Amino acid sequence: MSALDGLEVRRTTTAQQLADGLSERIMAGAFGPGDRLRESAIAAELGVARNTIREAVRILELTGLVRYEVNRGAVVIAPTREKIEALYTARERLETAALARTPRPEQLEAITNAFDALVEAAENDGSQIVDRDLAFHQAIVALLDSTRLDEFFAGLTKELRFYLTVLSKQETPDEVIAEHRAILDALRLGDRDTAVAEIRAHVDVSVKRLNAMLG
Amino acid sequence: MSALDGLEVRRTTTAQQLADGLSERIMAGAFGPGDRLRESAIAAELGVARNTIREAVRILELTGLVRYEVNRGAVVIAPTREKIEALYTARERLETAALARTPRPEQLEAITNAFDALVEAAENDGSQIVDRDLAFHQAIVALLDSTRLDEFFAGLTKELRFYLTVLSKQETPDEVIAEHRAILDALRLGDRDTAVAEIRAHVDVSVKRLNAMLG
DNA sequence: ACAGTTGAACTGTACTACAGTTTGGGTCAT
DNA sequence: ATGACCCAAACTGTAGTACAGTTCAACTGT
Repeated sequence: MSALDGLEVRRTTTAQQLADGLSERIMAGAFGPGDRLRESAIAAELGVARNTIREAVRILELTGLVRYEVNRGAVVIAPTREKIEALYTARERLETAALARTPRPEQLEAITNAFDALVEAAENDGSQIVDRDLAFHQAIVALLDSTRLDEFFAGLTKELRFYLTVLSKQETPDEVIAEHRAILDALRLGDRDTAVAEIRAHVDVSVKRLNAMLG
Repeated sequence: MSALDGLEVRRTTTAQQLADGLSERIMAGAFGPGDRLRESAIAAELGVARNTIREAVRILELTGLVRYEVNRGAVVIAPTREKIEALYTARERLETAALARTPRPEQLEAITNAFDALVEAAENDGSQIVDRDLAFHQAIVALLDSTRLDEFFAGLTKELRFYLTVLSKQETPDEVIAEHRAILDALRLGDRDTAVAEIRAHVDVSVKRLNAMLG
């Protein structure tokens, strides 16, 4: 710990700040899926130039929350059955691969902590359940020891987090905890096959629940 | 097959075309790693406005070939030991996971075809070896049946392809073919453990070769 | 009901401008 | 020479204006 820890010059651009801010708003549901981000309106409201907004939105595109359509500008992504299934398939493959590995002690501890945090959220602050849930799975993927895959998974998570918000999916604490405990227990016992089976079941249930919400 | 298959209006923007063009040039080595993409120069040379170039470069950023540094603009990514190792680690995890699955007949055929194409390139057109090599591995990852992972892997491949270019790595046809044949044979025989071991060895050798080139 | 027309709103692109930052020399003292 | 310091040129980040082409929804006539 240096005496200068945390000291950092404000090295960021207006466009980057705008991108961050917009990302937050979109994640919070201020823009619904399929909504267009109208440049002039946003520029005027925030008191910046239109090209700056344009750049901010291009940065946003990096995170996958919006995509560009020619002559229509930036559009907030919308969940479809196919997209959600593709998302969960990727998750399932990664988590399955992760569980095939032998956890190091500190990794097992990280997963355990994530689980405890999830339980705590379920008991006290329901609004945090989804985030804790996703953090638990991120900890599982971390077993792969690959920063690139961690980042990729974080991207999937961000997208999924958004879908869950706009579909206003409410998780029922008891079920969620039971499912995750099963995974953790199997992992602790070194029972890979069971852990993998539990993940598969977990993903399967999730995607079915979401599909049902899409009508 | 509809009667209108392949018919598509030319729906693209100037910025997108510029991004594609720049990507090509960078991949071809016109800009070396660490080089800055100077906006005014490019804009003047191509006869477009600077903000259009800026947008093109932001699009380029999506593919990971360049990254932005504040007040320095877009910089072509440079290979480092850490980056290359992270890249290969991700590859190894994905391909290992893929080989753990049972290939469907058409998947096995696709992999076989990719291998044949690689052999053909090794015998006739050496310049295509790297591309065919990477295509072979892409076919393996396709075993995972996940479009999202396919796309992610394609991104890794693009990045790696660039590193190989700038490091002007030349592959020795015989070794390359032998290594890949070992993987394919194991896969055909349904011998997963051997296939996985071969992939690991293959990746290990590759990353060591590259590390050596980085000094 | 429906095809066609029209106009407002918006995107894609160009051009200009300027403050702040980086950079590659020079200069100067050591 | 070496290093500290300074300066001007080059460049980025951002603002602002302009306009052609596209989209979209409302209006019109049939």
